[in-house]
Amino acid sequence: MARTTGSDGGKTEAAVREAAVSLIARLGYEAMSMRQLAAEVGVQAAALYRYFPTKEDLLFTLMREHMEGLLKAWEAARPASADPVTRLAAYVENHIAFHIERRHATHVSNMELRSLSHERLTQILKMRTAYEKELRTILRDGAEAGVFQVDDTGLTAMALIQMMTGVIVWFRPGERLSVAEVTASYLSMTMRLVGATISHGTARPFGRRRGALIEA
Amino acid sequence: MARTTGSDGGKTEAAVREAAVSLIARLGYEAMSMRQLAAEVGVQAAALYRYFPTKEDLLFTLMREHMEGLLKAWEAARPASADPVTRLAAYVENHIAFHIERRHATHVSNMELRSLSHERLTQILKMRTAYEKELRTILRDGAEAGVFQVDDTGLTAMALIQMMTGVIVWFRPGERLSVAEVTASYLSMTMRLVGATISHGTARPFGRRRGALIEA
DNA sequence: GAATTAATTGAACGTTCGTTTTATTAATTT
DNA sequence: AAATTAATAAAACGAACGTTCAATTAATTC
Repeated sequence: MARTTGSDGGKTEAAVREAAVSLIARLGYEAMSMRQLAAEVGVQAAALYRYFPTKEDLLFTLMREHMEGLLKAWEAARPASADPVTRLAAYVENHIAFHIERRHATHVSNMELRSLSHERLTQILKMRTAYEKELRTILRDGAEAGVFQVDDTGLTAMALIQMMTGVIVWFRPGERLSVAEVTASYLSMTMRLVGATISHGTARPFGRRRGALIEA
Repeated sequence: MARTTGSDGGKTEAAVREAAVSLIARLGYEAMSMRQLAAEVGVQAAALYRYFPTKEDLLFTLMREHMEGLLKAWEAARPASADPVTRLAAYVENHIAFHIERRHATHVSNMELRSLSHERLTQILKMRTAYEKELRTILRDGAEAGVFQVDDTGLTAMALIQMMTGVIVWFRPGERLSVAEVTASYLSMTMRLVGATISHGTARPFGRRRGALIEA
């Protein structure tokens, strides 16, 4: 046989991407065979090579577009305000929302880096570093303004990002907690972690609304 | 050829374990071939099968012993005190120290779970859950005693563990920060995150020693 | 020192892998 | 309706995979 009735390159390519993200997230890149992927799409393995020249090209494309999406999402969500607390809140909310929405793709982008060539790895890491730098800048600005208490900006940024991204490991939509509840919890944990104070002069620390503590 | 002079089963098995942890951490379980592992040990691939009946048996052994080591380490480090702050501090310090010391093995145990059979996966997850439950208990006790401010015990435990374990991703011994500095930072971040107060009646929140804030 | 056990090699097995090539048919253009 | 282009199938390629087996030698036991 050959070309099938109703076949459409655009649709097939989209189906390949979708199936690949899901399969790689579940089995791992090395463990997923091109034949398995093709079967999931409903096509023969050879057909995949019309859209991606090699298996690694497929992986790289998925990762690059994921990272580009993350940077684009943050650009769109980044607030105009200069207030570090507002900016940090926006960063956390965007990060949680984006990663919950794209659990599988995040898994792929975080776990399969070692399957990329050196050059492509560098390219992905550059995007990741740019994204992390946004958080470091917020933390530094907040520390300099005195609204955050942070020992080490770089360390804190890494700790926060790993804490937030970790949500994809245990969170399943539709279970005990809603996305809004999870986001609210991570937001208040973040604010407490960085020792944030509400910046409108009330000097009230986050997450202590039910406590009654006086600083010595 | 056959048996080589000076060959010793005990030493070879230890060398296989060590090389396997390092290779799997670097390349991934699926990507590491038995021939590659054998070459690293300085032996032919067939020799590996004297010590581990299959590749998956090797992986499982490494993971099980890693998890057993983690549980043992915590049992040894667990303080007698009932004070939640003391217990949480001990948990954090033990977790950071253990994971920095065994970066490669942790990588393997966290990333290669999907290569285990269902039964063995369950076995590993059971150990992991037991370890995490220790943290949840500390958080719950602290929340009930009023020394921690925690929205959701389970969520907070997961967030903390992911934050702490994430240290292995970016931390390299001998670079900018010492192990002691990193541990101290994670400890203070943790205490702020859970809204801990020093438990000897001074009611002073952690990490705010330089601030001057009054709770409304 | 002979017999036994421990440790390893080298070769091979069948399977699966990513990928290429060629042929074939559907859809589109002329 | 003929010509061209797009999309696929079917078959095959060599290489690498995990694993097994028989042979061989070192170390140990008797």
